[in-house]
Amino acid sequence: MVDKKDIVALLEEISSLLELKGEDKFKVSAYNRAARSIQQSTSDVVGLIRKGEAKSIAGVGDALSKKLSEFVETGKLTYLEELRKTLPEGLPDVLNIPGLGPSKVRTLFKELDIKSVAELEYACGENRLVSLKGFGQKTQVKVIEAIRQMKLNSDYHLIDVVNETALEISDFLEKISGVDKYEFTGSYRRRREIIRDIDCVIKFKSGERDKLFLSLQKLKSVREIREIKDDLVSVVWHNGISVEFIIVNKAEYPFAILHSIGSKEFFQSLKEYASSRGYNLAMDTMKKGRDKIQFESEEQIFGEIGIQYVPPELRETSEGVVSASKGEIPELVKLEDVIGLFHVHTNWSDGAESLEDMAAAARKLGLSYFGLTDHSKSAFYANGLDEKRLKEQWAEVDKLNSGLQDFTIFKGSEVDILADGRLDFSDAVLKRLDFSVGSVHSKLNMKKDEATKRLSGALKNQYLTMLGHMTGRLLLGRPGYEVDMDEIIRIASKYRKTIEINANPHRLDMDWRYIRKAKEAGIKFSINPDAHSIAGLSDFSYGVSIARKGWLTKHDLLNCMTADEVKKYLANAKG
DNA sequence: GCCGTTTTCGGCCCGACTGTTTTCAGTCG
Repeated sequence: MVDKKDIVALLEEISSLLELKGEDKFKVSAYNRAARSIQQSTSDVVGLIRKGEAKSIAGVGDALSKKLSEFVETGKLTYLEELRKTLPEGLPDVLNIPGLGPSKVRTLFKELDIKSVAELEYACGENRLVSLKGFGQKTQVKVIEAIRQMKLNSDYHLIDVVNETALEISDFLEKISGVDKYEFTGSYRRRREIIRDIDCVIKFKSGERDKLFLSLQKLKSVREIREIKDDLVSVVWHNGISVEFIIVNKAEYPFAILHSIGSKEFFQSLKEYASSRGYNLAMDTMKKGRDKIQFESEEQIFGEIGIQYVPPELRETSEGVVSASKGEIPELVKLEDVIGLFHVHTNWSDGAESLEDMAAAARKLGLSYFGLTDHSKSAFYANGLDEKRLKEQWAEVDKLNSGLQDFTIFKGSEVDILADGRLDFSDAVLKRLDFSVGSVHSKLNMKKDEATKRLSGALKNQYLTMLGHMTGRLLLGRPGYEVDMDEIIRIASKYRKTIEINANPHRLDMDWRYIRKAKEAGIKFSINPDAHSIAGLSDFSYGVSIARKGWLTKHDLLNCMTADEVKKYLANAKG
């Protein structure tokens, strides 16, 4: 049975194959556009295709409509199968290497007969790339490094993919016999952004241990069984993610969870603390003197040794133990504390849905308000709003707000921070907005002090509310994106600015050290999924994880204020 | 291959950057 994801993958594959063949680039992007449009669509795409109404989907015309209906009916597409035959199987993978686009990959294939990443690596080893026209020493070095990185990361998965897999695993565990209780642990439980494998501790039903082992090995979604030991079934899930089931009895259960949630460093540190209080903590038991102590839950273990409970997100290092021993861990923000968002795009700029639909969807999610932040005019590629359209949008906001009983839309803008630190809208316009999120869209590819000047310039504008996109890109200090975060935090604090934590699961390399620094400087935050579609709205859960890692409480977040409190806060921030 | 208040053909985002060249092609966002 074909689903939406299969359709998106199908279109993406066709697009990259056509690109490799050197087809018309507009044809290539037509496939890509259709893929994006289907991915973002909230309607029943498969149903529409079945009913012959595929053309109602933006970006789908006569040709694609026919192809999609063949795919949905038969599960395959002759056109794609023919297309695949015209190119070597491994060639599209080569396209994933940064710096190698369709043209270079074609040259590699034609001149050096390179048909896969492995062959490319071999050719680099023989120094053969440098002789090609358009290639040189630097290109070859970059390719070698990219392949090295690729190999390194191939075992890691983004948290949103892992989330889906964990849901699938839960489905199975609910059904198979022998499972009494289970919990996910490891880096997934700690909410890391990238995860190597999923750990799951299962407590077996008394007398059904062997049955459980057998059931786990027979799961349909298991691609490969890696290892079976006394207390472990290690498998590879159908999508390539490694899953370790740790199988324990009632007495071991709380210890197995405690042991496998935290990093090694964390557990070691906790063990030492327990020892200082006269306990001997091991991975499956705890003793005081000669007596084993029994627990129902891992929380009770923290209680017994007299230390504050450490939330999983803070179990990366020994710091969690040090702070807990002093009782210094605050009540971290929870998902249900978030009642509003401040970064929402609609089809006024580059979002997929109308303002009305986004508001309705947010309301359905239980939110009380959101801040509307379509792009400003400089973001021409994203259909950014100029002053005239912005004012037209306000009329729509006013109309919707007066019709909505329990939901508020705040007028805002994702306003571009220009190269010299000025903002894309004049003060007179910004003043009339409820709030604004300042963002850098062109590459921040300037010297560190220039980039810092650019951002701090924007922060000094009294009508700017929030510094946007402050994870993944700017907090990171990646080459080309370096800023002096200490200086930014100083200025932001002085001018009472809010910092946005951009909560998209595909934005990697979040750095929560600076979040803590900024918190200590008294800065308020907002966690926002930068939603361009209804589906994107619910991604704020990732922001909650990052906020928790940064030790934020609901008092640090604008998103936890009521709409009335937000109104007051924003009015004050401007003055 | 899609699309249309520039409408059935001729556009479709384009500027910055990089590494290669020796004035520019290819890639990226």
